[in-house]
Amino acid sequence: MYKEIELPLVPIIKKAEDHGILLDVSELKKLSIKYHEKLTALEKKIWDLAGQEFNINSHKQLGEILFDKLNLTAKGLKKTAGGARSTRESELLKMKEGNPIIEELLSYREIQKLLSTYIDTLPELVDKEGRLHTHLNQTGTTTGRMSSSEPNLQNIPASGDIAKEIRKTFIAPQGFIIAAFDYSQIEMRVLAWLSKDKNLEEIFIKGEDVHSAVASRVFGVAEKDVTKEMRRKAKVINFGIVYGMGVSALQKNLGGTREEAQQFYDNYFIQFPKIKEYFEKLKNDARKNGFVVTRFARRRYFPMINSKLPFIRAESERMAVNAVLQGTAADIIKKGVN
DNA sequence: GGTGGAAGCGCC
DNA sequence: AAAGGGCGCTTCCACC
Repeated sequence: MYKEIELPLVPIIKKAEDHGILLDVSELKKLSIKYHEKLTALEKKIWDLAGQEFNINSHKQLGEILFDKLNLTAKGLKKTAGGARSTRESELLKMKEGNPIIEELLSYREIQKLLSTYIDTLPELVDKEGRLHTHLNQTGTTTGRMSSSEPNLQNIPASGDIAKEIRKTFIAPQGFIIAAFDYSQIEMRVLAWLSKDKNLEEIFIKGEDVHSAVASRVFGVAEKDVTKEMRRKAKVINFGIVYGMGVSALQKNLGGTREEAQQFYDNYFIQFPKIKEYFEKLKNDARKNGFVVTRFARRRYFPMINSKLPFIRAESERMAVNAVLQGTAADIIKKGVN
């Protein structure tokens, strides 16, 4: 692991960091002006709807406005970990019918986030040549993935109109182009590889769209009869499986009843029986050894795996399953760079 | 003035 | 009560 995968990566990372990437700072300045104007307009609208001025960025003040002054409620509203009434997006959406302020708040949040994290911040981090030098952290994550900081270039917005405008400001100098190389569905492919599930292997060997193909199997319809909704649900469970999701989380993401979610979940493992077996094997490894290993022998320990508390145990089991899939994918990517 | 936790949210 | 993994950054706020 160390000698064959990590060590050879060191000079490559160093080179990439030193080289950096060119940023179109003047374009970012234009975006900044444009979106600060929008933000100011939204702020005014929100203050009007609230009947007073307040700091929209303050969760505390926003909660007082929404819950105490405007008396907004909805069924199933969540508290934060600290016990406060949550104002996060999923909860605001539940109150959407109650007041037009919600929609404005969601727009405000989106723009505020993109301005403060990217549009206004990236230009401060470029060198004299206009290039950005992120730190590529080789160690530090528990799974073996790399991370990026100052700035984090791994969470540049990817979808949405404003996101596209931001991505366009990453440019190549005259005479060069930017090329991107990426693995498609790497964690699902790793799952097929390691579990040796014939049905999942077949999907990738045939080069099918994995979400549509899984939908076709789980819903028992021909691939051409897979609806958008079926594909969406299959996508939710595919991602969820990689994260060790249970029935509750599945239901929350799919909507619908507990029974529907349970049936969907059961049916998934009937269609892909070796996946179920493989997950059981990994959990047993973790319980027996206190750690699991990736395909290339990266190790992660789970000190709480034999806890008496079922919830703590389940959490370690999810992490163990995910660590192998995510970690093996990380190994492959690092080998690819080498 | 600096620090660290909480909340929230961007990405894979 | 909560119940999907892994990150890093910004803001607010309490605290020293």
